[in-house]
Amino acid sequence: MPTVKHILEQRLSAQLAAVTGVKAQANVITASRPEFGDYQANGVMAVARQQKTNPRELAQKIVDALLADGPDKEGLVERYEVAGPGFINIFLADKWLDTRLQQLQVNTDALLPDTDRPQSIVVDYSSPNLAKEMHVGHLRGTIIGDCLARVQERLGHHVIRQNHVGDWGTQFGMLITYMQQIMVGNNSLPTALADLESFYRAAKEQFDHDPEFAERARASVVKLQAGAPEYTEIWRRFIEESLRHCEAVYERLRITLTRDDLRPESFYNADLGEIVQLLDDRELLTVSDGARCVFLPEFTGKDDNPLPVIVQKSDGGYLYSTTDLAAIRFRCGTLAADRILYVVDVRQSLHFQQIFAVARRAGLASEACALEHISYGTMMGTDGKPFKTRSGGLVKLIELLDEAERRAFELVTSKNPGLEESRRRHIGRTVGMAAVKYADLSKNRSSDYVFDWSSMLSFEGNTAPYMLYAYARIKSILRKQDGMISVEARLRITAPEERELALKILQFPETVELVARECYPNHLCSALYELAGSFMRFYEACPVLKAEASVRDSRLLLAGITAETLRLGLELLGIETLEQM
RNA sequence: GCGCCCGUAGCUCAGCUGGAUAGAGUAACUGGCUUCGAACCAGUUGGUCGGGAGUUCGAAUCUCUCCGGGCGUGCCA
Repeated sequence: MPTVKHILEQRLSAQLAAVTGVKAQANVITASRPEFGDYQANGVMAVARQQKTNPRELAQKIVDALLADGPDKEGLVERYEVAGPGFINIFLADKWLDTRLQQLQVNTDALLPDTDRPQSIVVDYSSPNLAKEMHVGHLRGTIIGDCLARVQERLGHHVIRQNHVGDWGTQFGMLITYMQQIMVGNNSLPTALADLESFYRAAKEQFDHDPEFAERARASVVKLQAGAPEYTEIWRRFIEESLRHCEAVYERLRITLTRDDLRPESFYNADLGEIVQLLDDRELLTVSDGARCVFLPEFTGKDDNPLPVIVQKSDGGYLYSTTDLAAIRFRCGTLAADRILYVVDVRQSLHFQQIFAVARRAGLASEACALEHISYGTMMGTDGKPFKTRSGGLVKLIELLDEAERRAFELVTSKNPGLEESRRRHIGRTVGMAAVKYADLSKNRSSDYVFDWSSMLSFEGNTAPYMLYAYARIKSILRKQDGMISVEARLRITAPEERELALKILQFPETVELVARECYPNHLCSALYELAGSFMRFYEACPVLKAEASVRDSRLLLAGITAETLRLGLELLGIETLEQM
């Protein structure tokens, strides 16, 4: 089903074109204030200026044309109003809202916008470095990427998740060498790796202070990359242990990544030489200071000097640019992607601009495949500076999750002491994870933000528990109504609070569409927050169970659809709902 | 040096392609639980949208400039 906005945009744009003779957007948006109706068209004024006519008169002509077109067969619009300098304010008919909601009752798929053509969409996200444990800085990419993957998937696209984990960098030589030492000492490997962070630190410590060790470490990298079995075997064990750390985090956060989605850097190892060769064949390669580079005229660095994409170092080693080019080829070719979303920190935007440009130039990515860097801002420490490994200020992700669960459990215990402990544990887990995820998703992804325990672990106001609470309240009502509702229950809006709520539900698909297109999950968060807020006001103002039978039935239906919308929206965010909390 | 991003209420942040009187949360204060769950609702206080100029019917949004901050900028990823 097309969204309300679509219908209106189409209808008004058509009349705008018919009246003025030019093709233009009516530019329909949700009304900025209630007195301006439900939607407003802003596009008339721009056209009027173009045509040097009076915008109000033009707006009136369009309204007249809309009305002259005969009665609104669908009964969607109650009335149009010309206002201000030339706005057209649109008031929807209550009856139409009634029937549309009634349809949603039987077909909740209409809560999602239509998808014209299903695409294959690759979503590259999370991609932690396996040498270290995940810290709070890894939260954003993982959560945002997972949300976007869920959204695209629910819209019917073929989503291919790619977890491009770092398992092939130079530091693995150091880690392998350190592991070999431990195993000679006959120490238990899993114990040593239980805390990856201190394992890494210990290895780094020795690397920095023991030249003989450092020498062996460097030799190990070469052996590993050459495929020496005794090195690849120990490397595999290390990777396996590290993955367990990641998976523990994924499971708790309900991240949908699985082993099948792993496409580590090492996966592309065998392709790297080929990529360089291919660039050479296309005459894109230049040797500069011994390194093999691609220079593109649109990228310049200091003093307007051309800026290279280095694909092979002077010592013969490959770089992440090379790997990324191999990955693009794989995704566009083998995976046949129509669209690739790279959910990666904003600091890599120049890197991706270059990689995308080289990939196009070299024919590794066809023009038909959209390449998008879905960048997100840096998470800062409380000092206002980006987290740095060596600053020591980072919090392990697992510690944040533990703390969130602990606080949520305490809260549910104080609010609802009668519940048995296993229930409270489950609620604590769900609420804790929901709060952490929502705190991140609700912010505009492109802005940097300061990591702060209290906002991350807040359970009041514009937080996930607010939505969960609204949902639980509805479920509580629905449990109590048991058997009251009649089979011929009809939905009918009377109170203003009902209307506001109904409209928010009907606008939900418009938001999902926006999120799928622009990849900003915070829009979904605010839509859900407004929806939950509308429900809370409805709840205060409109008694359900105590209302007269037909009103009660109508309100039960409305509450039920609200719950379905909340559940769907939270699911798209990757947040699990609770019947009780 | 050059490029990109940011500066909005005490604090944390929204503001989708330029739209009408810039919004939430939080903090502070006030009112509301014998009535469907008070993790809630209603209200008050709080703003030269960093400064200035320009574009136009209209600018937090676009352009220029200045101030302040962040990031990036050939062999790490």
